Amino acid sequence: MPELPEVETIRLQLEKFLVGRKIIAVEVRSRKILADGEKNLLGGKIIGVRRFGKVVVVDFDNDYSALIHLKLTGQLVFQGPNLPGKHTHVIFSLSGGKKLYFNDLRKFGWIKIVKSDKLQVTGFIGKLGPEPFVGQASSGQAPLTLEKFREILAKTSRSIKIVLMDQEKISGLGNIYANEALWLAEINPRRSSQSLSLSEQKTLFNSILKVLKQGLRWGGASDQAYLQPSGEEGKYQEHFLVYGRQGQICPRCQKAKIAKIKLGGRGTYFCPFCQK
DNA sequence: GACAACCTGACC
DNA sequence: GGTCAGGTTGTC
Repeated sequence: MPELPEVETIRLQLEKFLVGRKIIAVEVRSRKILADGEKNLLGGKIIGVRRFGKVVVVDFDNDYSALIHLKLTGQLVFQGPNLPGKHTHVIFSLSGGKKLYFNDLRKFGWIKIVKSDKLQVTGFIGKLGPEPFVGQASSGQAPLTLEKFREILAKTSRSIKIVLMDQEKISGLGNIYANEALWLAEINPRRSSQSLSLSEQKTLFNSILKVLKQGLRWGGASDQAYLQPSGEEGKYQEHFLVYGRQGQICPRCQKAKIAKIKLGGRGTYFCPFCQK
């Protein structure tokens, strides 16, 4: 799923929906998704919803937090057709008669219940790199500065797209936004990270911020399973300029068709003419 | 680095 | 039947 703009869209809606409510019951239909610990949430009141890269963190007043990763096809919804459905794996019953559903077609996602004070020193979240965003008061991650970005890129000869998607280097970017940002910056995704000039580093940094803001503005990209918690689809997929457009003329230079290759096992789209 | 694995469904 | 899919991890 869900890359930073999708998860931030989810966070914003969940914050409004969840804060102030108590957990009445948790029904776990799949232990693959939520192994244990949900009893610690019973009676707890939700005091905030944060995001670390692509992870949603729901904080409770009893010092526990729920970490949620949606991977490719996870959904956190409180509205929508056919709830619960075939792919509903966890149901949170809340005060006020409301419910929150965790759906995941491919079952790659997970929910972990941890002590709030252990959040940043254990497991997945502790390894995340800074994230490229501005003005995100409720993000838990440190903001990525241009200086830090340049430092990260200079340290490795791996291809630039692989580096952008490495959550331990930079958190939040996934396949769609990495492709879009590189296209916008006119940089070939196969280029060695450390080969970028200062001006290319700056352009790429700004392009990343730009595509993430666009994604957020359109409520994320509902290309496959992604839904907002309200049950609505995001609209950013209607604004892709390179992702999924193989064979179509480049919308910028109009001189070549968008190519598709594999890089790090992921579909990679670029214009062979204007992405140098 | 490339690849398979984790899963299910859509599409060719 | 084969390939592909907003992610991450582990194995050559």
